[in-house]
Amino acid sequence: MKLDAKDKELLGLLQDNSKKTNKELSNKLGLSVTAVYERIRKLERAGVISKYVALVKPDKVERAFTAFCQIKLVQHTKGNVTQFESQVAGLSEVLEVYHVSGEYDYILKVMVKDMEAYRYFMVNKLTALDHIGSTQSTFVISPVKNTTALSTD
Amino acid sequence: MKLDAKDKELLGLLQDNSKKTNKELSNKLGLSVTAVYERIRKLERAGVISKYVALVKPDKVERAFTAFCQIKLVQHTKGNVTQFESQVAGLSEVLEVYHVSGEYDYILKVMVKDMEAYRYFMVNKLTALDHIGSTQSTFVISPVKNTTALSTD
DNA sequence: ACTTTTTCAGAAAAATTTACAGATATGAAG
DNA sequence: CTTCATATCTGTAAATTTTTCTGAAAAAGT
Repeated sequence: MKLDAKDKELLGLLQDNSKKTNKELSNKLGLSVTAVYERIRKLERAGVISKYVALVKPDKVERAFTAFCQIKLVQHTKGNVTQFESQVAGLSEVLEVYHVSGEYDYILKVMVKDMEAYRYFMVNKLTALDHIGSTQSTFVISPVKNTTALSTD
Repeated sequence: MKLDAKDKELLGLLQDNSKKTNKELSNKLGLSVTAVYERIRKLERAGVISKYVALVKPDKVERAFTAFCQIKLVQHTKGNVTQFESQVAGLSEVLEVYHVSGEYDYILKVMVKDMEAYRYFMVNKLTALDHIGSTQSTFVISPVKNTTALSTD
């Protein structure tokens, strides 16, 4: 799908606040309400907009502690990889999992209540998984920037 | 603010799809439409829900290439830190920035079109910033899991 | 220049959100 | 255990928004 300037502006606005009404959007874009409506529908149908979500403040739900956990597998058979990925994706503390290049095989973004909860997570959840070789944890001292909005330039 | 079981269920539903109507939510929760409405308002006012956003598929806007970039500063004066954080937060390719423990000072999540665009970003944007000592890049081979939803257990 | 297709605007209908009034539950204090 | 105060709930009605519909304007292709 080809995006014109209005589509991109619309995506920028909706990535920042998806609760804006079509009327508000129509004012900012200089289009009618219906034109905005149709464009949004098209972006949704084309899969450009994948979903709409509410974002929750981590400290309000006891998830203010963030760590990045790098993992090496013992052996990279197809079965091992598939099984590990499926298991780790099932852990609610793990928000993001990436198979990566470099010394380690995976990077995980983990959010829990505090360091004690992280220790518990490592001991009882993560290292309980199969095929894990070694791990290395990096702790977030302070989040500087955290956005879900992709630039559309 | 104290969250009861219904609040937590509501947060789970809205973190998965914020476009659900209050009527749909009221069915799932076994509450009236107004009760759902009031609970959501309260969660918003208390700051538990920070914002509502549209999520965009990276490959649809030429941002399918993800890298983690670790950075060391040359010297950690307060001025340097503040200036670097402000500058790096201003880069649209950089979705997340964390001040972290360990060998490196910062971890960045960077999303661009491809490796060529990443090279361009590193040479012309990132290393153009002040106070950067060394960097190390880790490339995402495949994203395994990526959610914005925090567990409310 | 003509046709086809896409995009747009405005009005009307449908659905949803929001405000309101009163009932029910919950918790603290006597 | 009762009473008061506070919270939360339900159902209705009003306000707002979304969605549909019709036709005009613009854009693209032949």
